[in-house]
Formats: sequence, C-alpha cells, structure tokens
Amino acid sequence: MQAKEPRAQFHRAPADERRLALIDACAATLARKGVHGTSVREICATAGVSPGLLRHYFSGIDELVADTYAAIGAQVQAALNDAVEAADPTPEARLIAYLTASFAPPIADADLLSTWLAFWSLTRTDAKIARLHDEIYAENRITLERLLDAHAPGSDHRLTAIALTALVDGLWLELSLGNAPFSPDEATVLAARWLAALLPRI
Amino acid sequence: MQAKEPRAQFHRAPADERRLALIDACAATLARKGVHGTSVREICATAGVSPGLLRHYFSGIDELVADTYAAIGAQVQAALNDAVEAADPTPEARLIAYLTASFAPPIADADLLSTWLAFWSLTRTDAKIARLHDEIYAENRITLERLLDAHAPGSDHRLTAIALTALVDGLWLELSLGNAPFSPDEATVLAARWLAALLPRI
DNA sequence: TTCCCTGTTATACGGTTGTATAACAAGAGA
DNA sequence: TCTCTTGTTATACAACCGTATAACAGGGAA
Repeated sequence: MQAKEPRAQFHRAPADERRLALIDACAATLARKGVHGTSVREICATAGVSPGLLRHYFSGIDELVADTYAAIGAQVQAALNDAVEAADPTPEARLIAYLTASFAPPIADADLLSTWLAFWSLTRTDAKIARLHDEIYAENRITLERLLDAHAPGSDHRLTAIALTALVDGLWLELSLGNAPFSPDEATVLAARWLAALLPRI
Repeated sequence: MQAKEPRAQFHRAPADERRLALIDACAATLARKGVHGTSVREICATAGVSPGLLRHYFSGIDELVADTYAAIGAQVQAALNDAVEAADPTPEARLIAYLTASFAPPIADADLLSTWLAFWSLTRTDAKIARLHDEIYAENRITLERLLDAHAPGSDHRLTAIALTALVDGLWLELSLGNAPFSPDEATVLAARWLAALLPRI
C-alpha cells in the first residue's frame, strides 16, 4: 500500500533571488542538456523547486530563456571589461586584453558555448531573442571601437572592429567546442599579430 | 459516424533515394523549426512519408541527424571547391574565391546556419557528431593550407589557416544570423585585406 | 500567539515525443 | 496473371512536454 507522501518542505525566497536562481538553473540546463534537453521540469529540478513555480515568475519558458540570455550576455560583457581594467593602462595592452579574454575562462568555456548556441538557434524563431542578440553585439562592437580609437585615434575603426570581433568569435568557438587544433596561447598570438598588421604604430 | 479511412497510397523508392529524401527533410526541418521543433514526425511529414519509416532506414533520429551532418558538410565543401574552380586560375584569385564563397549563397544562408547550429549544439553530447565536426574542419583547414601554399610556397601556414578560418566563420555567422552591421561585400573586402596583411608579396 | 497573505507544491490535463509492432499493398519476378 | 518479398502505413504505448488549478504552509504582521 502506498503511504501518502507528506508535502515537501520549502523556503520562501525574495523575488529577485528566486528569479536569479531560475535564470542560473536555465543557463546550467542549456549548457548541460542542450536546447533539446531543456524543459520546465528540468530547469526547476536544477533549481530545486517544483515545476509550477516557473510560471509564477515568468510568463513561460520562452521568457525565462530570453531573460537568461540577457543575464549571460551581461556577465560576458562584465568579464571582458574586467579583463580590460586588470590590464596595463596603455591603450595597446587594454585592447589586447579585451581581445584575448575570450580565450581564457570564464569566457572560453564549453558550458558557456552550449548556452550561447541555444540562444543563437532561437534567433530565427524568437524576435525578442533576435533583438537581444543585436543589442549585445552592438555593445561589444562599440566597446571595441572605443579601445581601437584610444590606440589609434582619428581613423574609422568600424570595419576593423567587425573583423576583429569575427576573428575572436571564430577562435572562441573552436576553442570552446573542444578538440581545437590550436591552443589558447596561439589564439592570443594570432589576435595580437593581426591587430599589429592592421594597426601599425601611429 | 467515422468512415474508415482507406490506407494511403505510397510509392516504393530505392533505398538510396529514400535515405537521401529523409536526410534532406531532416536538414530542412532543422533549418525551419530548429532543434526544438525537429521530431521524427516532423521530418517524416516533410519527406511525405509515414513516421515509422524513419526507423526502417536509420537506427533512430540521432543517426539520421549525424548522417545529415555528413551530407551537409560535404555539400558545403563541394560549394567551396566549386567557387575555387570557377575563379581565375591564379593562386591568389583561387584563395580569395575560397575565402569569400562563405559570404554568398548557398553558404551564407540562414537555413544553413540553423542546421549548422543544431550540429554544433550536439557536439557536446554526441560523440559521433563531435568526430564528424573534427573531420569536416580538418578537411577545410587542409584545403586552405594548400591554397595558401600555392600562393606563398615554403612557409608554414598552419596558424594563418586557423586564423583565416576563424575570421571567415565569424563573418559568416553574423551574416547568416541576419541584421549584420556589414554587407557581404564588406566581408569580402575584409578577408582580402587581412590576407594581404598576412601574406605580403613574396 | 494567532492570523492571513501568498509563495510554493502537488496534481491533472491534453498534446507530443521516440519507438515497437502488426497489417497492408506495391511492384518485381516467375 | 499470379505469387511473394518487403517497403510502407497505421496504430499503440509509455514517457514526457508546457500549462492550469487548487490545496497547502512558510513566515511576517499584529
């Protein structure tokens, strides 16, 4: 005979804290199980919470994913900015630091890539995700253009920033996918070399 | 009252043809619906075939996806090679053609990107997909190194090929995601400029 | 201590998933 | 024309999906 299970104990958390826990759990699940394996139940299990609670804080799983994108995007941008601030205060060192931060943790990370791939793959079908993508990449590009301008003032760095972003993204992708035919150090060398080729000393 | 539906007419196809049709349908579904919306039923509906048939040709949906990756990868490599052969027969023109073919159809294509993202996202969890990825990228890199060597013989082009691949991948990604802040023509200009910076006249 | 609001859980629902299986019929070979 | 192989369909199944709802209980307010 089946004894009736007592209702599980639980803790009432402040709204902000619970929302953040769900966002973290969403990112972790996307990283570990991929888009395919990410469900309401899986996310809530990771967060240690009953499945129904998700809809108490979010209109649905789509909104949670979008909010997770925004949060992860901000984390990445913050990590990049931290790297810049930790570098020597010369324009060139700051620029190199910004470019090469993508080749070391926490940015070069298989989990982060898995999460990011999930966001990319939603860009086609979810307009909100597409808008977030545009915002995040625009901010990234503007930051890079500013650093380029500090290093070589006056000229137009739009295309240079676009190309450097593409290079870094491509190297980051291969590194994070695993089994890359080059090391993080080599990626750093490449970024520095290409920067020097494009921006000879003024 | 429900009249009993007559069994649908069907056509017996050669094995190769049916397998190919299912692979095409799988790619189309991944492109149109994303990983999330790609199911056995969806693929078979796209192929105009009953759901059970998939398992007559593949051990399951995972094997079909892997075979689709191999097929699409071969198509991409073929398109790149076609671009090279259509170019002027000078080493430089062939090299540029290889690099910039990624910025025009059929390679710069939102559908292809969606499919590719699905493959990438499976790399973590599916060892077969990971192995395919390594093979496809290794072949791509070797081809590029050969073209580089024809243009500037003698030196070691490993890192150059890696960097050019990363640059092209990054530009291709942004172009295919849509709303890129640059045009395909600008991407072509960038690839040519960076190539010139790395490989000054011999 | 008691009350009461509401964050949280448990459960239910219809729909979809991947796979298994048996019945059917297309179409080649005799 | 007939037979037989087998490619194909139809159906069934348990497990899972996202969401809706009502009952419960944590814990601050009084």
